[in-house]
Amino acid sequence: MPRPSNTAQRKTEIVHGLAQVMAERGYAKATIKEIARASRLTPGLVHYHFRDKQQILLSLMDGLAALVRARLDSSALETPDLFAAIHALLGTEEGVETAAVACWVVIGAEAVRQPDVQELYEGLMHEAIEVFTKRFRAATRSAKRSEATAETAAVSVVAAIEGFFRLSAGAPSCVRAGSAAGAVREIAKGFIDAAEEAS
Amino acid sequence: MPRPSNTAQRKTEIVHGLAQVMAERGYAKATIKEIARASRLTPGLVHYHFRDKQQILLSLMDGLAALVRARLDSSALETPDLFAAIHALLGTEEGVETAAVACWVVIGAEAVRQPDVQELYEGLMHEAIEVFTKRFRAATRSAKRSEATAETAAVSVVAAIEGFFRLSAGAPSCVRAGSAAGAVREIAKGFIDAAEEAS
Amino acid sequence: MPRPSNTAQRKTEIVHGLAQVMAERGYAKATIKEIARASRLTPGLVHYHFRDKQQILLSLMDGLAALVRARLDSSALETPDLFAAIHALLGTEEGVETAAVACWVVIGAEAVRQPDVQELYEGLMHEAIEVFTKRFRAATRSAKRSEATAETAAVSVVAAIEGFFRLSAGAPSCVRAGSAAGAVREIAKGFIDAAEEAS
Amino acid sequence: MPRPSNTAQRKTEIVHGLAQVMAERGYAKATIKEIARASRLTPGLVHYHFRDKQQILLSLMDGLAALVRARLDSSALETPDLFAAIHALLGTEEGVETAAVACWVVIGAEAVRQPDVQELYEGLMHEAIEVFTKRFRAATRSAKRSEATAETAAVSVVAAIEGFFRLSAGAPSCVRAGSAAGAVREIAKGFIDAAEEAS
DNA sequence: GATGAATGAGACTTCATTCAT
DNA sequence: AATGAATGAAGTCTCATTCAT
Repeated sequence: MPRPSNTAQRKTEIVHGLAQVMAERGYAKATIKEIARASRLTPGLVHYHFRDKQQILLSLMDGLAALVRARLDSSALETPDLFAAIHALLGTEEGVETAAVACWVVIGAEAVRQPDVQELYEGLMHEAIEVFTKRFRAATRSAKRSEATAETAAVSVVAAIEGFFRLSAGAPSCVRAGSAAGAVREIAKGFIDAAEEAS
Repeated sequence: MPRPSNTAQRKTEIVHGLAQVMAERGYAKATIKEIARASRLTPGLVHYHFRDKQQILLSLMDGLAALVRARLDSSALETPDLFAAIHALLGTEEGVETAAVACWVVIGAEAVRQPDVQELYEGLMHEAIEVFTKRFRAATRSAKRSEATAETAAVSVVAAIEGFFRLSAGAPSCVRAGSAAGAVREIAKGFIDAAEEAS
Repeated sequence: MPRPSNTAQRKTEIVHGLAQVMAERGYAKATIKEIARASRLTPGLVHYHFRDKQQILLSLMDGLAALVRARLDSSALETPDLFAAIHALLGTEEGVETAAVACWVVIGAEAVRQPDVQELYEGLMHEAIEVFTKRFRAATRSAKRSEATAETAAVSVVAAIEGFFRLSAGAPSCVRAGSAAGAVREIAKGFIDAAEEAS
Repeated sequence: MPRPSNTAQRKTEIVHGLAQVMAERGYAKATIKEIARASRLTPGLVHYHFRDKQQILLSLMDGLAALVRARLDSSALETPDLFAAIHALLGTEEGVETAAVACWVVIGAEAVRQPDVQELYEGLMHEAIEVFTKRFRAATRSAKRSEATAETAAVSVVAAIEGFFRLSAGAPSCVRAGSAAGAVREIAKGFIDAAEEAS
């Protein structure tokens, strides 16, 4: 009688471990040994469950994407939810937000050089832009104003969110805690108001 | 009679080489050998001029900071200049913008884990925010409107710029070439208009 | 009431699996996992039936030796039967000959470094030589010619057969398909004719 | 002033080291560490001079091929020279022949699974066959006999040589030292005599 | 008998850094 | 200043073997 498979559980633990380590050391320095330590497993087991290191990263991105999608689906223009989605990754202990954001920033840099990562990153950004575009369209349409700038507005909002992630992770003293959500909302409002005038 | 020192020239070449390689391989994969090849020098010479690899990165950031500062000083609210500053680094060949932006995105990820890099990154962001804050103050004051949101606006604009860099580098298909500058300007306008109403 | 043991069957399957994998990957790269996959079993079960990997190889050689012996016993000077014996191992599908020969060539290389393998290899070669020596003796004696060169002839024939295996596996374009048997027969004839003159 | 390059020397040493180790452990067990020890270098240096382990093997084969070619060029039908060529690899100490032959047998097994190795192996065999074919043609023509079987004879001789290598390495007790050359010569003679009758 | 997760040793390879020249 | 060989630590990955179920 075989032992019941715990592969799914193990994979989750490993992915979780990568996220943790990557947040403070970057991808290159997130060694298999460290990932194993963080997930309380052995290096050999990490490779038993994942062909190579990149597969762990891609799996991590899959998980993040799923979370983000879930948030985007249920949210309206409430942009902070996008933050929340990313933040939700590693649980709810203290300091988790910081870690998740750092992790995401590192992923963004990996997208620059790993085609597979770029593909996932790009896909997720497209989804986000699409959702926001619809929101902007709805908002302006219901006010009988031009929908022409909806996509620009959406891209801008997504860019601003990404930018706040970067600042939070790399220049934390530049962003007062909790101020980012409000700022992004201001930006969104600005686009709607501008459309109003353009009608 | 000793030959005239060419240290300054060599350092520039090496820094340039790092930027080039880093743009397509990331920092960890930018090996000394590759940097040497890119700068048409030899590995030994790289370490003759720089104690270690991190010093090259810090030197690169110094150079970038100087360029950005020069642009910020001479620019008004014309946000695209910030782009230009970054882009100016590696020369003027075709495709340089892409490389410079990728390089900067990678640096942002290094800031997450290298305190020295973070310090420089943070300092530069602070400077940028300060300059933009002054611009916003001037703009709203001259229109006799509230200056209260100037800093939020400045941070938001900087975040948006950083975000567009990220998207350009990691999800290029999300940003139409040349559209970022206009979008950031829209955001800036939105903040000024909002302040107007708040006066 | 215990289920009937299927150990013998399983062992055969595993040995068969090793032969298959070894033919295309060599012994070192024939991992337990691959052997298990090839024999449609699981890695754990492989070690249940065999103490370690080498035991599978030795078992494979035992099987080959038995087959070769069977052929040698029933054959006269018809040298191609030696081929047939080796080839018979893995069944009769298309391409099997190639696989069996490759497998045998790989075993020959293992004999270089594994004393146990060498012992079996050597024993089998001795048997073959002995059989051929008897055949040569019989052939020359019945023609009232010198039997002095019988052993040299036997060794030569065995060497030629082994050599054709090597060429078939490592330089297939050097040997027209099916031509080896005839060539070896020529060699055998040559020795008998030479003995004739020496009588 | 750079130190004078000793790359060629080092490469030779490393190749030599591989041959030595491979002769007694096989290719898979010829670890970089062992190769380094055998060539009195460090593992790092081995990879400084060769991209990977396979390159060392290919380089070894190049060297062997060159030696074999040199012998073939200067030899007539005197087949023992082919032996000599292979044997010449590692110098002239006691026991060298055994090592060189073992090394060659191992290479033959690698040819089964490494396409690059197979290509070189096959090429060398073709060359040898071609040379022997010419020799057989010359021998039969000068005796006004049929040249029709020249290629078959050549392939047979090459196969026999390869086979004797295999036996020497894997079943040494089957071949009296020094007897192989004479046996191969007998085989060659047999083909010439057979051609005679066929004229 | 059977499963497949788990381990740990060890392989190949990379690379910053040093150093003789 | 300059070269490129050399080192050694460290990283990724493989795999025979063990073991709980």
